[in-house]
This record gives sequence, C-alpha cells and structure tokens, in this order.
Amino acid sequence: MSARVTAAEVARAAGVSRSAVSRTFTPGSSVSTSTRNRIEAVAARLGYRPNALARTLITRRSRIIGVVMAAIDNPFHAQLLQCLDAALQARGLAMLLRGAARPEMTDELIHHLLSYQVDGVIVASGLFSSSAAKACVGVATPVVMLDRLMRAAGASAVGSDNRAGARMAAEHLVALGRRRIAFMSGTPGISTSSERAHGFLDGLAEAGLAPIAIASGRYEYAAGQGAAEALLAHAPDAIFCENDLMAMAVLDVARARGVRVPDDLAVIGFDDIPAAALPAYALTTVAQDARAMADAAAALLEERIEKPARRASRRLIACTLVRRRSA
Amino acid sequence: MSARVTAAEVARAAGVSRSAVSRTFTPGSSVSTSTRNRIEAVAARLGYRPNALARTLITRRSRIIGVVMAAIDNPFHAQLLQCLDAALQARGLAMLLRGAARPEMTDELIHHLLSYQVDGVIVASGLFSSSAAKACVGVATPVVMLDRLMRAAGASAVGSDNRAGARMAAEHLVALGRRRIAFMSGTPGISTSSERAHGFLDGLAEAGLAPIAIASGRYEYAAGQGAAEALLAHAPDAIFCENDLMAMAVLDVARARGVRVPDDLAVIGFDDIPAAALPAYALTTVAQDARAMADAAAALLEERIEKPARRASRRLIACTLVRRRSA
DNA sequence: CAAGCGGATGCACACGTGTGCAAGAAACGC
DNA sequence: GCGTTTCTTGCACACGTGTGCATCCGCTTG
Repeated sequence: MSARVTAAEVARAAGVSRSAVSRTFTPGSSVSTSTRNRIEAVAARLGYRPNALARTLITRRSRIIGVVMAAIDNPFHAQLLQCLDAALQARGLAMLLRGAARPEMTDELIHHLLSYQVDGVIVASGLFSSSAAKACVGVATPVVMLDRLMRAAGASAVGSDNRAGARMAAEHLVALGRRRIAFMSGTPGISTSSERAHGFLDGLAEAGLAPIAIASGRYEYAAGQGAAEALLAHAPDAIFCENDLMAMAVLDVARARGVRVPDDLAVIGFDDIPAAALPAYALTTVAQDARAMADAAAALLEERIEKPARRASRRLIACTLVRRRSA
Repeated sequence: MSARVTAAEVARAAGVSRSAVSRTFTPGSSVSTSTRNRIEAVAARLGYRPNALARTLITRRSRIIGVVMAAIDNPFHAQLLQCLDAALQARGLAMLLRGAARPEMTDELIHHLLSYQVDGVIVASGLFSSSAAKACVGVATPVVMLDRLMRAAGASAVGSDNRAGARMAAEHLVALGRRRIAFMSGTPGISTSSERAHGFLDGLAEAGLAPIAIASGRYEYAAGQGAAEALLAHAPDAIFCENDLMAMAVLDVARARGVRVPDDLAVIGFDDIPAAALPAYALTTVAQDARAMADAAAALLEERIEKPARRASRRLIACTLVRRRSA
C-alpha cells in the first residue's frame, strides 16, 4: 500500500508483458486498442504512473527545465516567474527553480542543476559566469538568458528592447519640454542597465541634451531613496529611473520634500509592475511584456532542445510607454 | 565532448573499478584517501558529476521537493517562495515548482509531481483536493500545508497564528477608541480567511462589539476596491482587511473620497508586504514571518522524510503588530 | 614466523523504464 | 489455398548509479 507501483505489477495484473504497459504510456507506440484499454483500466485501479526519472535514464530527456532567478521578491521578477511557469506547463515541462542569492556561486548552482539532467536552462539572474555557460555547452544543454542579454558562448537570449524603451522615455520627457533631466541607473555590470542607459542617453543626445546628474539605485527601493536625494540636490525637472521600484522611491522622496509631481518634476520608470498603477503613484513607465518574454524564452529553449543543431538566437520583445500622471 | 561523462569513464581513466568512483561520491563509504584523491582529480578534469536521477533510482531518495503555489505575483507569496528556496537550498534539496492557476487541476498537478519521485510536497496553494492528499499518502510521500491549514489525512501544516494576529488587530482598533468597525475578508473557503475572521470577531466581541459591515475582497487589490466602496458606504471609523493588498485598496479609495486616514478612518492589513512600508501607505498591519514559516515547513518536511513513522504535526508561527500611520 | 584482523577493492545485482528485433498472428490479394 | 504484408507482442538489452558480499592485501600481535 505504501509502495510505489511499477509497470511490472501492472503487467502481471493485466496478464500482459511489461513492454505492453510501457507502450501504452508511450504515445505513438504500437498497441492494440483492446489491450491498451485493459491496461489503462488496471493502471488507473492501481494508481500507476510511469516513473519519470527512470524514463529519463533511457530516453535522455528529463522534460525538466532549470530556472535560475535572482531576487524573486522583485515584483517584476515574480511576474516573470509566474509567466514562465505557465509557459513551461503549457509545454508539459517541469521547472526546477533555484534562486541565486550570491552571484559568485553560479558555478556550483549550475552544476547542481545539470546533475538533475535538465533538458535546458533559463537564466534570469544577474551575473552568469562564463565557466558556467561553458559547463552547459559541454553537456550539450541549451541555455536561454532571460532579461539578461549576454554574448556568452552559444547561449540564446530573450529580452526587452531596452534601448528603444529607454529612448522612448527620453523622447517623452523632451517632448514635455523638460531640460534639466537626471538619470538613475540600476545595478552596474548588468546588461539591462547599460542598455537602458545607452538608449536613454541617445534619446537625450538627439535633442542636444545630456543628463544633469547621474546616480545608481541598484534596482532597489531602499538604495533608490539615497540616489533620489542625491539627484534632487541638482534641482532637476525630470528623472528617468531604470526600474519602477527606484521611480517609486523618487516619488516618495520628492513628496516628502514638497516637490510637486509632475509640475515641478516628471518621473518615468521601467517595468510597469502592478504597484506602478496604484493611484498613490500613477507612474508613467516603460512597460515590459512579461508574458511575451516568458513565452519566447520557453519557445526558444524548446526549439533548441528539439533541434540541437540550431544555432543560438536572440529575440527582442517590444516595450510600450504607459502614460500615467507622473509625467 | 558533447556527451555526458559517466562513472564508468572516470573509472577507466583512473584505472579503478566503477564502484570506487561511486564510493568516492558517496559520503561515509570506504575508500582509501589515495585513490579518492586520484579519482577526484580525474573527475574534476573530465567534469564528472553523478547523475542525480540514476542515483534516485537505487537510493529511493530524489532530494527533490515539490512545491505548489498559487498567485506567485502576490507579494507575500513571492516573499514566501524566496524564503522557501533558501530553506531548501540550505538543506541540499532541489525545488520542483508548479503554479496552480486553477484549483480544480490539483489532482493532475500532484500526480505530475509524484511521477518525478519527489521526496515531499509543500502546498502553499489555495484548495488542495483530499484525493490529491490521498495520492501522496498512497506513495508514502509526506505533505506540508504552508499558510493553508487543512485537516487532511496525515498532512503536516505550518501557518501563522492567524487567530491571534487578527485578534491583536481588533484589540488595537478598540484601544484606539474605534466603534464603527468594518471588516474585509479574503477568499471564502480558504482556511487563513476563516481563521482571521474568527480571531477578529472574537477580539471585537470581547469589547462587546460587532462589525458594522462585511465584504469580501478575495485577497486582491482590484476586488478590494469594490469591497472598499461597499464598506465605506456604511461610514465606518475603522476597517480591518485580511491582507495588505486589500488594505491598500481601501486607503486609495478613501483618499479619493477625501476620507482622512487615520483621523476619520483607521485601516489595518495583514501580511506586512514590502509595499505596506511605503510612505504613500504607511500601513499598520499584522506581520507574518515568512522566513520562519518557510524554515519550519522545510524542517517539518525533512523530519518526516528522515523518519517516515513520525505522525504529521502542526506548527504555528507568531504574528506581530507593526504600527505605522494608518492606525 | 604464523595467525589474525581490518580496511580497501571488485564483482554482480538491483532500481524502473524505453525500444530494436524477431516471432507470431491476423488480414489481404490473387 | 497460399504467399505477402501489416500489425501486435514478448524477449532482452541498455540507461547510470548504490551497495552487499567475497576477496585480497597489508599490517599488527603473540
């Protein structure tokens, strides 16, 4: 009663060979409908389900996808994770999740995932060592970098069009007539941060402008408060932040100082997390399409699993400017 | 180069038997230090790691924990998930995550997890069918209900002390001199909701009071707005909400109507999600200790995995009242 | 030096499954 | 009726690992 039931027991109970049971649960195999029905009935009665791990041993396909994600409590990441879950489930894939607290332990982390014979890896974490990428290539396991482009050896990548999105923010501020524009960047060394920076600076430069001040808020609310203080000291009439959490920090700090938004100060964020839509913030922001990103990541990975010969590819998801009251 | 290296290849390269390799990677096995060193060197050079799935087949321990969670984008759930990840990693356990969009598919969901031979299951989702619980008992797989108590067959449970927490909220409002108190409940049929309701009503009853109005906000911000409108129509001087998202909805609706908080209206939430601390809300709330809950869930599960004879147990985590400006 | 002993090592089996191959059965065309 | 094709079924091997058992080696002890 407390033992897991195996295919052999089903076979014995149904009076057939174990192969017949195996074929019943393997789509596309040759079994007569009469025996298949009998076997399925017996299997249901005994509560049999094939052991996915034993199956992996012989098929060399685990149907498990390793997912590495940092800062799950970041609202956008949580959203991304939920969409990822849906996209993988739709494809019948299981998700082995590992948070990445320390970036320096990605090596141990990726080897741990590989020991579970994952069919592919989706990395939505910050820093991903190139030795870890090499380890995946070594065992022919496709990798998709999600929201973190990286020109690493043979890894596919899915991300928002951060450059175009940030450029839209710059153009919007310029169109509003703002001239004393400040800029709050995210975590240095992360690709999204430098891409958004480039796009934003390009957008400003096109209007003959440059930021009057720059500070880093490390993509967090708390660090964003300090950076906001620093930027507001330069009396800007607009601030673009590389994510919404930092933009919310700017709004709160500005409010505390009596700076009126958007009259005295326009603020634009990035991500469009649920909190950005709250009436207390009504944040104008560059929206990322989490569902499209997750779907693309799953699709790219599945394709490379099916056809390992395929080269790694890159996929950009468009951003849209969501206008609310902060700009 | 693109093939996974096996213990047999390491053995051949090191000039030993495959058993020696296996023992090298099995703590507590008898191998001389000299051969262990040689094998470890060869293994490192070849990039060998034991196949965790093949190992599971013989040890009957996968070191995988199945986690079922609904509404990952709910900030408190995201926090819980992150703590859960840390707690499992600390114990060397892997996490197989499945979101539960529809409650009616928990059966298929749990069978899917079981087919991966998970050593245990943590359920942080809403409704968990008793037939699913029965399936776990059938294969001797321990289950821990997290944040969702359930008197199901042999499932352990970890949750906040919702009754005591909600009672504290009631007592606080009474101590503030509020008398026209309204109540916004969460999702009907979920244990946390009824527990908080009972604790809150008990706390009011002790002061000879009862809610002047009740509405359900289904634990969501959007539904909370509608419920807030309904409650405010009764002109209450305080509202207790069963989670923070709904309390934020109340604050926003009240603000839009010109109701002053906390002068005209005191608001208390539940969870203490990060957004509750934002200056725009400064929400007084009953804090749940996500880290303690996750640790307890992992500990309880690990204990039952080690000692299957142990009976299922229950564990309550204390809540604390966090006083901010909304009450 | 002989007997004894403990630790290291290899052999072989087991875990639960998918699948190629050959054999058998059934259906079909002439 | 017989040869031929198509479909079904069982046998046996393979996947990569842990571990009991027997063997062997080297060292200690009397």
